[in-house]
Amino acid sequence: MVDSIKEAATRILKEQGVEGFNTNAVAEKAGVSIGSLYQYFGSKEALIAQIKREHFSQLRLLLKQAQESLQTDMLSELVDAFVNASVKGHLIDPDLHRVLSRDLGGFEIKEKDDSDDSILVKGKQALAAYKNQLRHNLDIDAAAEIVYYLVEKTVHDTILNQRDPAKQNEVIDELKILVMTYLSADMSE
Amino acid sequence: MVDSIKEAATRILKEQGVEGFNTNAVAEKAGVSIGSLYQYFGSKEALIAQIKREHFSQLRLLLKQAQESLQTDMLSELVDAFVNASVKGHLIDPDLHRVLSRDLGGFEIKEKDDSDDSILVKGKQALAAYKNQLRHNLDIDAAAEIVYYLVEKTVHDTILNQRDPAKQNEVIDELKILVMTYLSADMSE
Amino acid sequence: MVDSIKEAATRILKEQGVEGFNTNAVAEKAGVSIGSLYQYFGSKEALIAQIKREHFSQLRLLLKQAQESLQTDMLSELVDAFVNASVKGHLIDPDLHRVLSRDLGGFEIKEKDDSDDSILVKGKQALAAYKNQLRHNLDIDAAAEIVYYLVEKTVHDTILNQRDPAKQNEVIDELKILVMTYLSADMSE
Amino acid sequence: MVDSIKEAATRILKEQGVEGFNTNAVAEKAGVSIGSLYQYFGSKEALIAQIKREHFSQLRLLLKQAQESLQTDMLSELVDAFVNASVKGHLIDPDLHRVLSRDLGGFEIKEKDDSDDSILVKGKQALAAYKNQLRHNLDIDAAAEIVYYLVEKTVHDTILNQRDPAKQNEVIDELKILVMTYLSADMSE
DNA sequence: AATGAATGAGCTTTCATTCAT
DNA sequence: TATGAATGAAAGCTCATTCAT
Repeated sequence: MVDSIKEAATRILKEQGVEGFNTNAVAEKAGVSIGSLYQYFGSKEALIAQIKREHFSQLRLLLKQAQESLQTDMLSELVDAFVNASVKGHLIDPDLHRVLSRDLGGFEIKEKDDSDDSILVKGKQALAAYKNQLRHNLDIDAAAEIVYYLVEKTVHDTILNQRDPAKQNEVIDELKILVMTYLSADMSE
Repeated sequence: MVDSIKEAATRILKEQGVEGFNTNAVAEKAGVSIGSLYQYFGSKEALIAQIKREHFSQLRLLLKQAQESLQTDMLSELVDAFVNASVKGHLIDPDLHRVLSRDLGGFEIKEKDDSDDSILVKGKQALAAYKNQLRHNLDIDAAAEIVYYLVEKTVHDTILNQRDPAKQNEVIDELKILVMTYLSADMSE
Repeated sequence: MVDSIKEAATRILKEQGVEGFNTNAVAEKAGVSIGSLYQYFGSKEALIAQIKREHFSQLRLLLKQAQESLQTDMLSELVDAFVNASVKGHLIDPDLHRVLSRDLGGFEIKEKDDSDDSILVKGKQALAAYKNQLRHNLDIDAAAEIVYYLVEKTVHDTILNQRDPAKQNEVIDELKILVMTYLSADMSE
Repeated sequence: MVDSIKEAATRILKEQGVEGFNTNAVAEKAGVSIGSLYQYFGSKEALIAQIKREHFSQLRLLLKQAQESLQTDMLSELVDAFVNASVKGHLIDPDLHRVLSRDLGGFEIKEKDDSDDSILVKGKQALAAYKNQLRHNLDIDAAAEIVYYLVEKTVHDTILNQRDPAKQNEVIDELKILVMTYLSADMSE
């Protein structure tokens, strides 16, 4: 029952956006009474927040796995793995991702930041391990941060707005180059 | 009258977000009857779209002016001018910008893409003019595109979410380096 | 329109009590849209409070008029006038009075107390004017207060619960005697 | 089980009033399933009525006991005992009493009147036994009735609304005098 | 007997939009 | 043109009650 509600809610979210999302419609589509919906999700907001939470959990899990499973001493492979994981994450459910990222000022979930942070912390550690391949005057913490958001934003835009898969790959490849260039190029020479 | 409506709508949008935005409130704040509002703006959506259109027009104008007024043959100055123009654009009205960028799935405006494109086209031309300073294996069109979104996203996030001005400048400076590195560094060596 | 809403609300209140009272029913009975009801009365509570306020205003007006129009130096006539005014007040609309007095813990109206007080203050002054006919050891302020509530409660119960008019008059007459006895009898002898 | 339901219902009634009273909350607070609640109490109304019935039973029991245990030929002691019993009754559970007396138009209990009557009948008999101490022109039946309601209302108001115990006693004492004056004073002289 | 998940009628309130003046 | 009273669809949520287990 909880699952059928979340499924229906997800579909409506994808098809109608937050504007078209209402608890009565969700209950009906789930074949469940409105009362049951409120038994499991205390409010409309709670339902959306739950879906958002779970979606972003999956996304973060991919990033974490990519970092953890990496056995290499090549910086370029770290960058590759990270970008690929981000792409994979945005392909889980692009339509849902679009809605959840776009319209939801009011449905913030607290855990997100924490997990973002934990991802970032691990990212900084990972990056530090490749210190000798990094541009020597690079501020590793700042760089990790800027790369994190840069990859997220670019992948997001590309996957969600660029329909042509060939062009998608092109941008993704260019993005990897950009990140590598930024991290490793030595501008002091 | 049209102006007072737009002014009131803008203020409510900034203060209450789209959730708190309703035509009756706008009309009242504008000191205008609700009937008159509907005489000039056929629907709630039309009113928001108009405000969105005008705001982004200003932003694009700044980018265009930056490009046109530039009299230099240094790539770094082009990058500087472009990033600075973007920052300036996000500072026109950050609160409004936040709302207009975030919550408005339902209020898409068609012209935006066109104008984005025209900016992009001009950007590609501008970039091409500095060909000799660019990385020789650079795909200029793809690069222009990636830089355009990269700058937009990074500036957006920094201006709207980073309250500390010192940190803002830091990120903006790092961004310029990143872009320059990407466009000009020669990785073949 | 405001009047038709109040009228419908009053009828429903009398016929169904607060339990059966709902804004949709009121709007329908008034032949008015639910939106209009909320234009004039910000909430269900506000509507009930307004009806309560007006009803008790009438009641208090009767008491005030009885006091003011009295031209006599007989204590018994003061008592008579006061009790009669209270009876008259409870006969304005007994069914409405029953509902408004009974179920409305949540719909308190602030003015009521003030006016109750002003009635009491005038009552104390009025009583003081008959000092020579009062029991000499009587605490006039306390007596006014106790008589005020005593009359109110007894009249209330009698008018609302005693269907037989003959018995009603009997109790009312007995009440006047009781009050007179209390105010004037000299127990020191 | 029945007891734990009634206990929980009583607490909720006192703490939240009838507005906050709902069967699900009662069942949960009682640590009992909602189904069981409906096994023992056919409806929400039945549950409240039962609580009301039992509370007023206790109150009436006190009055009855006061009458029955009285061994005196002094009218003033009868009055004393009756008023004291009423006060005691209102002190059983003032908060519950307030709610049960105030908001419950829809939850009338038929037995109440009967028992009220039986109290009244006994009261009239008791009063008749003191005939020689009563005002000679007193209509005993009417007097018993008026005194019964008068005491009930005054005690009720005093106990529930007057927080200052000293003032409470003052009013209670004044009430006894009032009743005695009314019953015994001879106005024909 | 006891459970409690499930139901759904029903209630309050909002707000985009219309239209007679 | 301008007004704003009036509309009513639509949405969020509650809670008394049922019934399969």
